[in-house]
Amino acid sequence: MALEHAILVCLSEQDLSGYDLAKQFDTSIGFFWHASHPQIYRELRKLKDQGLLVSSDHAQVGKPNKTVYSLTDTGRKALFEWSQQPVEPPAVKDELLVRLYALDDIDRPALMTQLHDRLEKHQERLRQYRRIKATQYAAPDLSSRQQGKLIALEMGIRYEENWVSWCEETLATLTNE
Amino acid sequence: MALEHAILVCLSEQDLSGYDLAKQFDTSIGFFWHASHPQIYRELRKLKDQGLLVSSDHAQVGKPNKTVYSLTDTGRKALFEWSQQPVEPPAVKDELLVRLYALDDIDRPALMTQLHDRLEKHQERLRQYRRIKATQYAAPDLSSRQQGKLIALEMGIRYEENWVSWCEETLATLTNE
DNA sequence: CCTCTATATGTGCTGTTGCACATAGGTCGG
DNA sequence: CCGACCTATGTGCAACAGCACATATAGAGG
Repeated sequence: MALEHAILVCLSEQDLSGYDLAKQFDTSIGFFWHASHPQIYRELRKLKDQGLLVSSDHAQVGKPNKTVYSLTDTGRKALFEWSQQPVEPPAVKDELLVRLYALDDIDRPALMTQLHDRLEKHQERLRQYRRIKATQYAAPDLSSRQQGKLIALEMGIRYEENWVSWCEETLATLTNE
Repeated sequence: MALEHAILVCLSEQDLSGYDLAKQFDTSIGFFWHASHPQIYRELRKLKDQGLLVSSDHAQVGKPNKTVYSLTDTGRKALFEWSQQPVEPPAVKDELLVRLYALDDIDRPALMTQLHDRLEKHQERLRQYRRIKATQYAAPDLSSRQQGKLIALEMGIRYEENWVSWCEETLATLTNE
Protein backbone atom coordinates (compact mmCIF):
# COMPACT_ATOMS: atom_id res chain seq x y z
CA MET A 1 0.00 0.00 0.00
CA ALA A 2 2.97 2.33 -0.22
CA LEU A 3 5.51 1.67 -2.93
CA GLU A 4 2.64 2.71 -5.13
CA HIS A 5 2.62 6.13 -3.51
CA ALA A 6 6.37 6.54 -3.47
CA ILE A 7 6.28 6.03 -7.25
CA LEU A 8 3.51 8.62 -7.64
CA VAL A 9 5.66 11.00 -5.60
CA CYS A 10 8.65 10.52 -7.89
CA LEU A 11 6.58 10.93 -11.04
CA SER A 12 4.91 14.07 -9.67
CA GLU A 13 8.24 15.81 -10.17
CA GLN A 14 9.18 14.44 -13.58
CA ASP A 15 8.42 11.65 -16.02
CA LEU A 16 10.67 8.64 -15.57
CA SER A 17 11.26 5.15 -16.94
CA GLY A 18 11.28 2.09 -14.69
CA TYR A 19 15.04 2.08 -14.87
CA ASP A 20 15.29 5.74 -13.84
CA LEU A 21 12.90 5.09 -10.98
CA ALA A 22 14.98 2.16 -9.81
CA LYS A 23 17.97 4.50 -9.64
CA GLN A 24 16.00 7.02 -7.59
CA PHE A 25 15.02 4.22 -5.23
CA ASP A 26 18.68 3.39 -4.82
CA THR A 27 19.70 6.93 -3.97
CA SER A 28 17.46 9.92 -3.42
CA ILE A 29 14.04 8.82 -2.23
CA GLY A 30 15.44 5.37 -1.59
CA PHE A 31 16.94 6.69 1.66
CA PHE A 32 13.40 6.78 3.06
CA TRP A 33 11.70 4.10 1.00
CA HIS A 34 13.70 1.35 -0.63
CA ALA A 35 12.49 -0.86 -3.49
CA SER A 36 14.10 -3.27 -5.95
CA HIS A 37 13.64 -3.00 -9.69
CA PRO A 38 11.35 -6.02 -10.14
CA GLN A 39 9.01 -4.50 -7.56
CA ILE A 40 9.03 -1.20 -9.42
CA TYR A 41 8.27 -2.63 -12.86
CA ARG A 42 5.41 -4.68 -11.47
CA GLU A 43 3.98 -1.70 -9.66
CA LEU A 44 4.23 0.47 -12.78
CA ARG A 45 2.13 -1.94 -14.77
CA LYS A 46 -0.44 -2.07 -11.96
CA LEU A 47 -0.64 1.72 -11.75
CA LYS A 48 -0.98 1.97 -15.52
CA ASP A 49 -3.81 -0.57 -15.46
CA GLN A 50 -5.53 1.53 -12.81
CA GLY A 51 -5.21 4.59 -15.01
CA LEU A 52 -2.95 6.53 -12.63
CA LEU A 53 -0.11 6.52 -15.16
CA VAL A 54 0.34 6.57 -18.91
CA SER A 55 3.41 5.31 -20.72
CA SER A 56 5.16 6.30 -23.93
CA ASP A 57 8.04 4.63 -25.71
CA HIS A 58 11.18 6.67 -26.23
CA ALA A 59 13.75 5.71 -28.81
CA GLN A 60 17.32 6.25 -27.70
CA VAL A 61 20.63 6.25 -29.51
CA GLY A 62 23.47 4.22 -28.10
CA LYS A 63 21.17 2.52 -25.59
CA PRO A 64 18.10 0.30 -25.64
CA ASN A 65 14.80 2.15 -25.94
CA LYS A 66 12.82 2.88 -22.83
CA THR A 67 9.27 3.28 -21.63
CA VAL A 68 8.64 6.56 -19.83
CA TYR A 69 5.73 6.93 -17.40
CA SER A 70 3.79 10.09 -16.56
CA LEU A 71 1.14 10.86 -13.97
CA THR A 72 -2.41 11.27 -15.25
CA ASP A 73 -4.82 13.69 -13.60
CA THR A 74 -6.31 10.70 -11.81
CA GLY A 75 -2.82 9.80 -10.63
CA ARG A 76 -2.14 13.27 -9.30
CA LYS A 77 -5.50 13.21 -7.55
CA ALA A 78 -4.69 9.82 -6.00
CA LEU A 79 -1.40 11.26 -4.71
CA PHE A 80 -3.21 14.19 -3.14
CA GLU A 81 -5.80 11.96 -1.50
CA TRP A 82 -3.13 9.63 -0.14
CA SER A 83 -1.37 12.64 1.35
CA GLN A 84 -4.46 13.30 3.48
CA GLN A 85 -4.39 9.90 5.12
CA PRO A 86 -2.81 9.69 8.58
CA VAL A 87 0.62 8.05 8.82
CA GLU A 88 1.92 5.69 11.49
CA PRO A 89 5.51 5.92 12.68
CA PRO A 90 7.46 3.11 11.03
CA ALA A 91 8.29 0.09 13.17
CA VAL A 92 11.95 -0.17 14.09
CA LYS A 93 13.45 -3.58 13.32
CA ASP A 94 17.12 -3.77 14.12
CA GLU A 95 18.95 -7.02 14.76
CA LEU A 96 21.89 -5.24 16.31
CA LEU A 97 19.75 -3.74 19.07
CA VAL A 98 18.03 -7.08 19.60
CA ARG A 99 21.42 -8.69 20.19
CA LEU A 100 22.11 -6.27 23.01
CA TYR A 101 19.18 -7.84 24.82
CA ALA A 102 21.17 -11.05 25.15
CA LEU A 103 24.56 -9.57 25.96
CA ASP A 104 25.36 -12.59 28.16
CA ASP A 105 24.64 -15.21 25.55
CA ILE A 106 26.15 -13.77 22.41
CA ASP A 107 29.66 -13.58 20.97
CA ARG A 108 31.04 -10.37 22.47
CA PRO A 109 34.06 -9.95 20.16
CA ALA A 110 31.77 -10.47 17.16
CA LEU A 111 29.44 -7.80 18.54
CA MET A 112 32.34 -5.34 18.77
CA THR A 113 33.18 -6.02 15.12
CA GLN A 114 29.56 -5.48 14.14
CA LEU A 115 29.47 -2.20 16.03
CA HIS A 116 32.59 -1.08 14.16
CA ASP A 117 31.02 -2.04 10.83
CA ARG A 118 27.85 -0.21 11.69
CA LEU A 119 29.78 2.87 12.71
CA GLU A 120 31.59 2.92 9.39
CA LYS A 121 28.42 2.43 7.40
CA HIS A 122 26.64 5.26 9.16
CA GLN A 123 29.69 7.51 8.80
CA GLU A 124 29.71 6.79 5.09
CA ARG A 125 26.02 7.58 4.71
CA LEU A 126 26.46 10.72 6.74
CA ARG A 127 29.23 11.87 4.41
CA GLN A 128 27.01 11.07 1.44
CA TYR A 129 24.05 13.03 2.83
CA ARG A 130 26.23 16.02 3.66
CA ARG A 131 27.72 15.93 0.18
CA ILE A 132 24.23 15.93 -1.34
CA LYS A 133 23.18 18.80 0.88
CA ALA A 134 26.24 20.84 -0.04
CA THR A 135 25.98 20.20 -3.77
CA GLN A 136 22.23 20.14 -4.38
CA TYR A 137 20.65 22.27 -1.70
CA ALA A 138 23.16 25.03 -1.09
CA ALA A 139 21.23 27.70 -3.02
CA PRO A 140 19.59 30.40 -0.87
CA ASP A 141 16.22 30.36 -2.65
CA LEU A 142 14.95 26.81 -2.97
CA SER A 143 11.71 25.89 -4.66
CA SER A 144 9.02 24.51 -2.41
CA ARG A 145 9.71 21.03 -3.73
CA GLN A 146 13.44 21.30 -3.11
CA GLN A 147 12.76 22.61 0.36
CA GLY A 148 10.68 19.53 1.17
CA LYS A 149 13.46 17.24 0.02
CA LEU A 150 15.94 19.21 2.09
CA ILE A 151 13.81 18.81 5.21
CA ALA A 152 13.73 15.05 4.66
CA LEU A 153 17.46 15.06 4.07
CA GLU A 154 17.95 16.91 7.36
CA MET A 155 16.21 14.02 9.07
CA GLY A 156 18.56 11.62 7.32
CA ILE A 157 21.56 13.59 8.51
CA ARG A 158 20.39 13.67 12.12
CA TYR A 159 19.52 10.00 12.00
CA GLU A 160 23.01 9.10 10.85
CA GLU A 161 24.70 11.48 13.30
CA ASN A 162 22.74 9.84 16.07
CA TRP A 163 23.86 6.38 15.02
CA VAL A 164 27.46 7.45 14.70
CA SER A 165 27.65 8.90 18.20
CA TRP A 166 25.74 5.98 19.72
CA CYS A 167 28.10 3.46 18.10
CA GLU A 168 31.14 5.38 19.33
CA GLU A 169 29.86 5.62 22.87
CA THR A 170 28.68 2.03 22.95
CA LEU A 171 32.04 0.80 21.70
CA ALA A 172 33.74 2.83 24.45
CA THR A 173 31.36 1.53 27.13
CA LEU A 174 31.74 -2.10 26.13
CA THR A 175 35.53 -1.80 25.88
CA ASN A 176 36.06 -0.46 29.39
CA GLU A 177 35.13 -3.59 31.30
CA MET B 1 14.93 -15.02 9.27
CA ALA B 2 14.78 -12.88 12.35
CA LEU B 3 11.70 -13.12 14.51
CA GLU B 4 13.12 -16.53 15.19
CA HIS B 5 16.20 -14.97 16.74
CA ALA B 6 14.35 -12.31 18.66
CA ILE B 7 12.41 -15.13 20.33
CA LEU B 8 15.61 -17.00 21.15
CA VAL B 9 16.94 -13.77 22.68
CA CYS B 10 13.88 -13.42 24.93
CA LEU B 11 13.99 -17.04 26.02
CA SER B 12 17.71 -16.83 26.76
CA GLU B 13 16.81 -14.70 29.77
CA GLN B 14 13.81 -16.65 31.05
CA ASP B 15 11.26 -19.26 30.08
CA LEU B 16 8.09 -17.75 28.66
CA SER B 17 4.73 -18.72 27.19
CA GLY B 18 3.56 -17.47 23.82
CA TYR B 19 1.32 -15.02 25.59
CA ASP B 20 4.18 -13.67 27.72
CA LEU B 21 6.33 -13.36 24.63
CA ALA B 22 3.61 -11.43 22.84
CA LYS B 23 3.60 -8.96 25.73
CA GLN B 24 7.37 -8.57 25.52
CA PHE B 25 7.01 -7.90 21.81
CA ASP B 26 4.53 -5.19 22.61
CA THR B 27 6.78 -3.45 25.10
CA SER B 28 10.38 -4.24 25.94
CA ILE B 29 12.10 -5.88 22.98
CA GLY B 30 9.15 -4.87 20.81
CA PHE B 31 10.62 -1.35 20.61
CA PHE B 32 13.34 -2.80 18.36
CA TRP B 33 11.55 -5.76 16.82
CA HIS B 34 7.79 -5.87 16.64
CA ALA B 35 5.69 -9.01 16.12
CA SER B 36 2.03 -9.93 16.48
CA HIS B 37 0.84 -12.89 18.51
CA PRO B 38 -0.14 -15.13 15.58
CA GLN B 39 3.37 -14.73 14.22
CA ILE B 40 4.84 -15.64 17.58
CA TYR B 41 2.78 -18.79 18.12
CA ARG B 42 3.59 -19.99 14.61
CA GLU B 43 7.28 -19.35 15.11
CA LEU B 44 7.30 -21.15 18.48
CA ARG B 45 5.97 -24.31 16.90
CA LYS B 46 8.57 -24.08 14.16
CA LEU B 47 11.40 -23.62 16.64
CA LYS B 48 10.14 -26.52 18.74
CA ASP B 49 10.02 -28.74 15.64
CA GLN B 50 13.62 -27.76 14.93
CA GLY B 51 14.62 -28.77 18.44
CA LEU B 52 15.70 -25.28 19.53
CA LEU B 53 12.97 -25.13 22.17
CA VAL B 54 11.11 -27.50 24.45
CA SER B 55 7.67 -26.83 25.91
CA SER B 56 5.97 -27.80 29.14
CA ASP B 57 2.37 -27.31 30.20
CA HIS B 58 1.76 -25.27 33.31
CA ALA B 59 -1.52 -25.48 35.20
CA GLN B 60 -2.71 -22.16 36.57
CA VAL B 61 -5.44 -21.23 39.02
CA GLY B 62 -7.85 -18.49 38.06
CA LYS B 63 -6.56 -18.44 34.49
CA PRO B 64 -6.37 -20.82 31.55
CA ASN B 65 -3.33 -23.09 31.59
CA LYS B 66 -0.33 -22.15 29.52
CA THR B 67 2.52 -23.69 27.57
CA VAL B 68 5.94 -22.46 28.63
CA TYR B 69 8.92 -22.66 26.29
CA SER B 70 12.61 -23.03 27.20
CA LEU B 71 15.78 -22.90 25.16
CA THR B 72 17.54 -26.20 24.57
CA ASP B 73 21.34 -26.38 24.33
CA THR B 74 20.89 -26.49 20.57
CA GLY B 75 18.77 -23.36 20.83
CA ARG B 76 21.37 -21.52 22.87
CA LYS B 77 24.02 -22.59 20.40
CA ALA B 78 21.89 -21.33 17.50
CA LEU B 79 21.56 -17.99 19.28
CA PHE B 80 25.32 -17.75 19.73
CA GLU B 81 25.99 -18.64 16.10
CA TRP B 82 23.43 -16.11 14.87
CA SER B 83 25.16 -13.46 16.97
CA GLN B 84 28.32 -14.01 14.94
CA GLN B 85 26.65 -13.21 11.63
CA PRO B 86 27.10 -9.69 10.27
CA VAL B 87 24.09 -7.37 10.46
CA GLU B 88 22.88 -4.88 7.89
CA PRO B 89 21.49 -1.51 8.98
CA PRO B 90 17.71 -1.69 8.73
CA ALA B 91 16.06 0.01 5.78
CA VAL B 92 14.16 3.16 6.69
CA LYS B 93 10.60 3.20 5.32
CA ASP B 94 8.71 6.27 6.34
CA GLU B 95 5.68 7.59 4.46
CA LEU B 96 5.91 10.94 6.16
CA LEU B 97 9.39 11.61 4.78
CA VAL B 98 8.29 10.38 1.36
CA ARG B 99 5.50 12.94 1.36
CA LEU B 100 8.00 15.73 1.86
CA TYR B 101 9.40 14.79 -1.54
CA ALA B 102 6.18 16.00 -3.14
CA LEU B 103 5.61 19.13 -1.06
CA ASP B 104 4.05 20.86 -4.08
CA ASP B 105 1.51 18.18 -4.82
CA ILE B 106 0.24 17.17 -1.40
CA ASP B 107 -2.28 18.59 1.04
CA ARG B 108 -0.21 21.01 3.13
CA PRO B 109 -2.66 21.51 6.01
CA ALA B 110 -3.01 17.72 6.29
CA LEU B 111 0.77 17.44 6.43
CA MET B 112 0.89 19.89 9.32
CA THR B 113 -1.66 17.80 11.20
CA GLN B 114 0.38 14.66 10.53
CA LEU B 115 3.52 16.35 11.80
CA HIS B 116 1.68 17.31 14.99
CA ASP B 117 0.47 13.74 15.46
CA ARG B 118 3.93 12.41 14.89
CA LEU B 119 5.39 14.85 17.37
CA GLU B 120 2.94 13.74 20.03
CA LYS B 121 3.57 10.06 19.39
CA HIS B 122 7.31 10.47 19.65
CA GLN B 123 6.96 12.59 22.77
CA GLU B 124 4.83 9.88 24.34
CA ARG B 125 7.35 7.18 23.50
CA LEU B 126 10.15 9.31 24.81
CA ARG B 127 8.34 9.72 28.13
CA GLN B 128 7.78 5.97 28.23
CA TYR B 129 11.43 5.17 27.57
CA ARG B 130 12.60 7.66 30.19
CA ARG B 131 10.18 6.19 32.70
CA ILE B 132 11.52 2.71 32.00
CA LYS B 133 15.08 3.93 32.35
CA ALA B 134 14.34 5.64 35.66
CA THR B 135 12.44 2.73 37.17
CA GLN B 136 14.27 -0.31 35.83
CA TYR B 137 17.83 0.78 35.16
CA ALA B 138 18.57 3.30 37.89
CA ALA B 139 20.68 0.93 40.01
CA PRO B 140 24.43 1.66 40.01
CA ASP B 141 25.54 -1.96 39.51
CA LEU B 142 23.69 -3.50 36.60
CA SER B 143 24.19 -7.07 35.45
CA SER B 144 25.78 -7.49 32.06
CA ARG B 145 22.39 -8.42 30.62
CA GLN B 146 20.70 -5.36 32.09
CA GLN B 147 23.51 -3.18 30.81
CA GLY B 148 22.92 -4.44 27.28
CA LYS B 149 19.24 -3.62 27.50
CA LEU B 150 20.06 -0.17 28.83
CA ILE B 151 22.38 0.52 25.90
CA ALA B 152 19.58 -0.41 23.50
CA LEU B 153 17.17 1.77 25.45
CA GLU B 154 19.60 4.68 25.17
CA MET B 155 19.36 4.33 21.41
CA GLY B 156 15.58 4.39 21.70
CA ILE B 157 15.73 7.58 23.75
CA ARG B 158 18.03 9.35 21.30
CA TYR B 159 15.95 8.18 18.38
CA GLU B 160 12.80 9.67 19.90
CA GLU B 161 14.55 12.87 20.97
CA ASN B 162 15.74 13.26 17.42
CA TRP B 163 12.26 12.86 16.03
CA VAL B 164 10.77 15.26 18.54
CA SER B 165 13.19 18.05 17.72
CA TRP B 166 12.93 17.43 13.98
CA CYS B 167 9.13 17.58 14.11
CA GLU B 168 9.23 20.81 16.12
CA GLU B 169 11.69 22.47 13.78
CA THR B 170 9.92 21.26 10.66
CA LEU B 171 6.59 22.55 11.92
CA ALA B 172 8.21 25.91 12.61
CA THR B 173 9.85 26.01 9.17
CA LEU B 174 6.70 25.12 7.30
CA THR B 175 4.60 27.58 9.30
CA ASN B 176 6.76 30.61 8.55
CA GLU B 177 6.01 30.94 4.88
C1' DC C 1 -27.23 -14.66 34.45
C1' DC C 2 -24.95 -11.77 31.27
C1' DT C 3 -21.44 -9.03 29.64
C1' DC C 4 -16.92 -7.32 29.88
C1' DT C 5 -12.16 -7.98 30.39
C1' DA C 6 -7.89 -10.54 30.72
C1' DT C 7 -5.58 -14.77 29.84
C1' DA C 8 -4.24 -18.07 26.41
C1' DT C 9 -3.75 -20.10 21.71
C1' DG C 10 -4.61 -20.53 17.45
C1' DT C 11 -6.35 -20.53 11.62
C1' DG C 12 -6.76 -18.52 7.10
C1' DC C 13 -6.12 -15.29 3.64
C1' DT C 14 -3.93 -11.68 1.36
C1' DG C 15 -0.51 -8.62 0.27
C1' DT C 16 4.36 -7.39 0.16
C1' DT C 17 9.10 -8.19 -0.11
C1' DG C 18 13.17 -10.22 -1.34
C1' DC C 19 15.93 -12.83 -4.15
C1' DA C 20 17.48 -15.53 -7.85
C1' DC C 21 17.18 -15.92 -12.46
C1' DA C 22 16.12 -14.54 -17.51
C1' DT C 23 16.65 -11.68 -21.60
C1' DA C 24 18.18 -8.33 -24.73
C1' DG C 25 20.32 -4.12 -27.02
C1' DG C 26 24.34 -1.51 -27.20
C1' DT C 27 29.40 0.32 -26.23
C1' DC C 28 34.15 -0.37 -25.60
C1' DG C 29 38.55 -2.56 -25.06
C1' DG C 30 41.55 -6.29 -25.99
C1' DC D 1 34.70 -11.19 -32.37
C1' DC D 2 34.58 -12.07 -27.52
C1' DG D 3 33.85 -10.73 -22.90
C1' DA D 4 32.78 -7.20 -19.67
C1' DC D 5 29.73 -3.73 -18.51
C1' DC D 6 25.78 -0.53 -18.64
C1' DT D 7 21.06 0.16 -20.01
C1' DA D 8 16.46 -1.67 -19.86
C1' DT D 9 12.71 -4.84 -18.60
C1' DG D 10 10.99 -8.49 -16.94
C1' DT D 11 9.31 -13.84 -14.50
C1' DG D 12 8.77 -17.06 -10.74
C1' DC D 13 8.87 -18.44 -6.16
C1' DA D 14 9.44 -18.56 -1.26
C1' DA D 15 9.32 -16.09 2.91
C1' DC D 16 7.23 -12.89 5.69
C1' DA D 17 3.94 -9.71 7.65
C1' DG D 18 -0.54 -7.94 8.67
C1' DC D 19 -5.11 -8.50 9.75
C1' DA D 20 -9.49 -10.37 10.58
C1' DC D 21 -11.54 -13.98 12.63
C1' DA D 22 -12.08 -18.18 15.87
C1' DT D 23 -12.09 -20.36 20.45
C1' DA D 24 -11.81 -21.30 25.30
C1' DT D 25 -11.16 -20.43 30.57
C1' DA D 26 -12.03 -17.58 34.31
C1' DG D 27 -12.75 -13.57 37.34
C1' DA D 28 -15.40 -9.12 38.27
C1' DG D 29 -19.35 -6.26 38.17
C1' DG D 30 -24.03 -5.09 37.23
